[in-house]
Amino acid sequence: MSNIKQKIREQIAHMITDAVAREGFEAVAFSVETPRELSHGDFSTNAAMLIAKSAKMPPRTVAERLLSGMKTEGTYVEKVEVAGAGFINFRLGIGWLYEVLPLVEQKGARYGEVSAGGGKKVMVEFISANPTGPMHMGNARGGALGDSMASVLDFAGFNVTREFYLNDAGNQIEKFGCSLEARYLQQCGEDVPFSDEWYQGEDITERAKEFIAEVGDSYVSKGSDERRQALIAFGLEKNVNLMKKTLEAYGIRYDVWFRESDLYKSGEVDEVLALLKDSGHTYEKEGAVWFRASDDGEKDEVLVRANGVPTYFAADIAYHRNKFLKRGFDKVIDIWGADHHGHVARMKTAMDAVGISPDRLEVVLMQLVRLMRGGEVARMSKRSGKAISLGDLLDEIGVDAARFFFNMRNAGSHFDFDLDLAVEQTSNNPVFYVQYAHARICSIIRLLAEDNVRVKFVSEIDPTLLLEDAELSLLRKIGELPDEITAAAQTLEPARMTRYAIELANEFHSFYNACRVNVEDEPLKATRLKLIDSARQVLANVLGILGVSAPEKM
RNA sequence: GCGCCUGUAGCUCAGUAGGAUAGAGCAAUUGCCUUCUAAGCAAUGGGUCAGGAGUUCGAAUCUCUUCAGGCGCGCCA
Repeated sequence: MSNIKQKIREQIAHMITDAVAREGFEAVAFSVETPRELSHGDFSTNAAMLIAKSAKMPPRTVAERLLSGMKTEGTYVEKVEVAGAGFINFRLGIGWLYEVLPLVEQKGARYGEVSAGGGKKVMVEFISANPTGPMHMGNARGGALGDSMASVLDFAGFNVTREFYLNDAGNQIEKFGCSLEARYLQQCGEDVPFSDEWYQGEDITERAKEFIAEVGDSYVSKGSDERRQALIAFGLEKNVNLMKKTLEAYGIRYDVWFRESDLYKSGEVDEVLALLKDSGHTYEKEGAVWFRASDDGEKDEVLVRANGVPTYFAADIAYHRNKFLKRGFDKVIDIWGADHHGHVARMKTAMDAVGISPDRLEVVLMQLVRLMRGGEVARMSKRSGKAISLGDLLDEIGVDAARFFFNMRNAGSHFDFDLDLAVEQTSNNPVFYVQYAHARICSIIRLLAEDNVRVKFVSEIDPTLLLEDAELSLLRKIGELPDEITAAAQTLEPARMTRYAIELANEFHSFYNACRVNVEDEPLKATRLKLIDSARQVLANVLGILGVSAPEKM
C-alpha cells in the first residue's frame, strides 16, 4: 500500500455502502472527501443529502439512520457524527499518521508513488520547437510544464516517454534554407536580396558565419540546391545541438527526438494519405487534396498542396498514427501553445478518420507568457538586447527559479512572469522559501551528526511520541503526497506539486518555530529527527519532480 | 461574424466528480531571535466570486445571457 489516505477512504466508502444497504436506501454515487476545515473531521460524505430526496426524509434523519448501526471497530475511524446540512463526518484516531513515517522510509526517493497508471504507456510530447532559431518563452513554459507533467505521471504509475518532435521537413525548413543561403552569400560579398518572409534573426547570420569558418566560400560557385541542402544540414545540426544543450541546462532530457523527415522517408505520410483517400475522407479542389472535416462541423483543411507537397497537417496525422499504431502508446499528451487550439478539433477528427479513438489523445493548451521587469513588459534580453530566449532567461534568473515559476500557474492561465521576484532572495520568492526549508532541515541533521546523533530507522524510534499540533500537521501534510500525485496526474496539472511544495515547506517552518529537535529527551529527539528527515525526503522528491534543486546549504 | 480560453481580496493566484463560515502568498499593521539558519513563525484587517437570470436541499463551480481581456478562423506551423 503506497497511499494510506486512499486506503482509509476506501474503508469509509465501504462502511457507508454497507449502511445504505442495511437501511434499505437506494444506492447513490456519494463522495468521500477531505473537508476544508479540520474541525469537520478528516473525511466527510454527502451520502445522506443525496439519499434524502428518494427516501423522502430530511437529510439529517437519513444521516442519523446511516450512522446508527455503523461499526468503527477495527478501522481507522475514531468518531462519526452528523453535521451541518446532513454531512456525516469521520474523525480518525491519530494512529494512521504514525504509519506515514515507515512508508516514507520504505519508499524513499519514490515516496509519493501510486499505482493509478497501471503501467500504461503514455507519451508526453512537449516543446517541439522549430529548429530554425532559438527557443522562446512559450517553449520555456512548455518545457517546465511537460517535463514535470511527465515526472508526475511517472510517479502516478505510468510508463512515460518524453518526446521532442523535430520539424526538420516542410515549408519552414525551406525558408530556413533560403534564409541561410542569402546570409551566406551576403557574408561572402555577394549582393543578394533578403525576403521579408524569411527568418530575420541574427542567429541565421551567425550560422552562415560558422559555415564559412568551416568551408569558406566554396559553396558560392555551386548550384543553389546543393548549397541550400548543405546549409540546412549544417544549420539544423548546430541548432539542434544548441537546443539539446540549453534543454540539458534546463533540466530536461528527452527519451526520443523524433524527426518529421523520417515520416517521409518511411513512407508513412504517403501511407496515411492513401488511407484517408481510400476511406473517403478526402477530396480534390483547385489542384489540392483536402481533408473533409466538415461532417464533424470542422473546417476542411489542405493535406497536399497544389504543388504536390504535403502540409504540416498531413505529416502530423502520420506522426500521431505512428505514436499510437506503430509504437503502441495507450495515451498521448501533446502540449501546445494556445494559438494552436484551432488545430485540436481537426486533429481529433483526423484521428477518428484513421481509426484511432480521439480521446486517447489529450492536448494540453498553454496560454502564452509575458515577462515582466520593473512592472513593465520585458521584451528584450538585458544581455543580448535581442528577444529573450530560453538561454537568456536561464542566464538571468537560473534554472531553479525558471522551472518553479513556470509551474506555479496552471497551463490554462495567462502568465505574467515577474523577473524581479524570481531573483529576489527573500521569503517573497517561493522558490527560496521551499529550498530554504530543505536546507534548514539539512542543517539540523548536519549539526546533530557532529554530536554523533544520526537519523535512526523507524523501527528504532517511537512515532507515537509525536503529539504536538505542529508535529501532527507536518505528518499529515507528508501523508498527502500520494493523493496530490494522483490528482496532479489525473488533471495533468503539475502546478499542484508547486503548491504542495509551498504548503509542506510552510508546515515545516511552523514546526521549526514550535518545536526543537535537539532536546534533552533522547527518544523524542530521535523521533523528531526522523520526522524532519522524512520531511526532507518528501521536499526533495517534490522538488525533483519540478526539476528544481534541493540545496543542503543556503 | 463564428469558435476556444480567462475574469475570485490592493496585486498574483488556489478552490479537488455542485457541499459546511470562499482560501493561500505578496503588500499593510503588530508581536516573536541568551535556543537547531529571522531567507523563518504567529496574529490582525481586507471580498456585490465581472453583471443578470435559471437549475436545487445547496452554485465561485452546471445552463442561458450581457460585459471586459487574450487567442484562433492560410495551399503557415
